[in-house]
Amino acid sequence: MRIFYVTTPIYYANSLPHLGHLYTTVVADAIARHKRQRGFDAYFLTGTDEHGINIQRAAEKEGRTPQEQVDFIAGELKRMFHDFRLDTENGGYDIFMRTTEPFHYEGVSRLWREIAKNTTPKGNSTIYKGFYEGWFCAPCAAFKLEDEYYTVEGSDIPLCREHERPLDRIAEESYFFRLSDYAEELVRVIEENPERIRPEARRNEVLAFIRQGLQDLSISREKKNVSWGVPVPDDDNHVMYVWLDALSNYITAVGYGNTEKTGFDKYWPEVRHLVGKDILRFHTVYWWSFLMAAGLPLPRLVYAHGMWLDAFGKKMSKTIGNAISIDVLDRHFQLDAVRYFLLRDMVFGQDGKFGYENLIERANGDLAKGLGNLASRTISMIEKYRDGVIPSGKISEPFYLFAKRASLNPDEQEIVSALAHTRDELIRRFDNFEFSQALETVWSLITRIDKMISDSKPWELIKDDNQTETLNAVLYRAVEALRWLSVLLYPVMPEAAQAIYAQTGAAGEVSKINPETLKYGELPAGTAIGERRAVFPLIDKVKIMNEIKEETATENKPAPAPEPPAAIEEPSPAEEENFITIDDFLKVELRVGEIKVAERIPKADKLLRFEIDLGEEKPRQILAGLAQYYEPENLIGRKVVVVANLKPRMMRGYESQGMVCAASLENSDDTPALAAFLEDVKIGARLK
RNA sequence: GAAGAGAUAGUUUAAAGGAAAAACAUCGGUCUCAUAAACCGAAGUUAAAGGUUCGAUUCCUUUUCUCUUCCCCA
Repeated sequence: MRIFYVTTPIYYANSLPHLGHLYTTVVADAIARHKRQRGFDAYFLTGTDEHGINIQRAAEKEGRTPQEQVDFIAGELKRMFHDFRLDTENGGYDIFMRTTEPFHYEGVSRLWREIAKNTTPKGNSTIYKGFYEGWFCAPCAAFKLEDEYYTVEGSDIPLCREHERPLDRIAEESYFFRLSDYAEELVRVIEENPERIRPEARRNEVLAFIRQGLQDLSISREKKNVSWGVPVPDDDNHVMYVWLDALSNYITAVGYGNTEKTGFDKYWPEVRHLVGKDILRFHTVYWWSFLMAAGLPLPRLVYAHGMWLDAFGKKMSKTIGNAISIDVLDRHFQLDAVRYFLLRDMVFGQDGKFGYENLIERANGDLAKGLGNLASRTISMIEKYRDGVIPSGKISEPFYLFAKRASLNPDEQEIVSALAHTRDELIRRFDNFEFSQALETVWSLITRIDKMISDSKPWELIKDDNQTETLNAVLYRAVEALRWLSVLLYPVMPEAAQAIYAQTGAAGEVSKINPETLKYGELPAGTAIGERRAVFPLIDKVKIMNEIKEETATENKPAPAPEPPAAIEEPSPAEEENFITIDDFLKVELRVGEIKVAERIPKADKLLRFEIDLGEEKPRQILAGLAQYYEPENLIGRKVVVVANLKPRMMRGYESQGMVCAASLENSDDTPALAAFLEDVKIGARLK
């Protein structure tokens, strides 16, 4: 039996369901349904990632325990998935994975032990205990290198570039994963299996990132600081880094390292991870290294999809209020229309634009006026012209000429191969994750059938006894095409497909019909068609848009500030502590230096390059953003205050080995002034 | 400022060293089985400039613009 395993990311249990969750899950759902329809033993995983400092904080803020917090979010997601018929009950996911479940603890502990037991490709220990000192971004759940944060003037606490939120200073014992030993191996594996990371542009980004060199990864936190996590095996003082914990869900869910679940050997080698482009790095660099370290097979595919932007191509955000609301989608639109839009309008792998208007236009243009109307006119004609019974599609030779006269090809081979071609294309595109193109192909078939009807004009054929067989053939071909269409489209629009399938009079469930084995003519003549009803009612765009506007207006106005239980807000860093101790101050080594060399840096309008004598062996090179305020020549010989123990940093290709102190106001328009002394001071003197 | 990606019709997308395509939108027409549907027809596109070539929209160079990442008081 053919095996297939598809995963969405497990969603972090600190925010309420949003379009991103819905999107990835719908895609995975469509893939899973398609594979199952084709007889694959397909396993579909989604769920929640429930550990880490963020959960702890979110829980505290809401006055809940962490467990209550994750139960709440997992419950909300499940409810949303149920509303959108993505849950097990409705033929969707097979498991809603939760990382707080005991079997996951078992599995991930086993993974840790397996990794620890092995050595890296370079023969070193994979995991070692060290001391971590650095900045950690809780929302990212990631340690930040110095190029990943910045500091605003007047503050010591750097902000995460991504979240623009204060980072946490972490200084504690930590276990490290020797990621640095895996860079060459990763590059080799990716180059040998380029098809395993898609799309190509994203794969190149990953390769570039690896080639920059990898740093060892801290994979634990001290329990006294972060308690909400999986304990590190044999060390009760530590819990695992949330990404190690989270990523491993994909294997523990199918029974790795535990006996509660099963299927690891069967499913794991066939896994395809769908991820947002923002977390591709974790799912390739980190995850693959962990897997290699544990001696496990790598995923068959990690596919990074794009993000939904608003109708104007801007990022959606709650604060701007341009986010698409799941509730609005649920209340105002057919689920199948939403699914169709999500799969049709975003080219998988690129960013897409989502506006309610776009959705309505798609639903009306493609679904109501396209597929829906074709179904309606076909069924209606069979009712009217043939008393609701499907006629034979065969034209006997004496009537060939009449068929031709009615612009209908008497030979049905043409339509048979059109159907087969559409089916083959759909399968090929689906297997290749090209949903948008898959649907385009199907719609060109719809157009073709519509045209066949318009060209042969059944309403005229009915008036001519010599055209009985021609009319029969038109009706048969149309209804048979409809049956095929419903089978092909089932994964994208399960309910509508079943409805159309039933209207053609075909027996059974469309979900069980394998498109690969569809045969033209399987719908027997003499079958009574089902009851006709509109599958995709036309949407009154103006009316719906007005309703949506009114609702969102009333929703936003009276209760503007807090969205009830959601959203983590950071405690404002300012009010926490305004004082530092003398020890804190003495960490900063301020020294007097004399400027020996001062010059501009070509093509940098703000930067000056200094060489400053601090009484050390040789002068230091220090860069400062003073070019707009000082002429370099005037500065030579001046004594300045230098932060001497600042970590060196590259700027514009030069290393800056310290910082020159200058007075400046918050507003950077004001001219800064270099700190100086009235008395004579010795070079190298420390300020304290 | 650096690196990478990109720029195709009003819009969203496709294809390609040898006549650039589809859908939606627009305009004109036909028709009535159907959800004021459908069908036919029209108009409209390779960002700009150079170069290689028999031929370039495709390859190369430059420019402009967009996006991403990084960066200019450490």
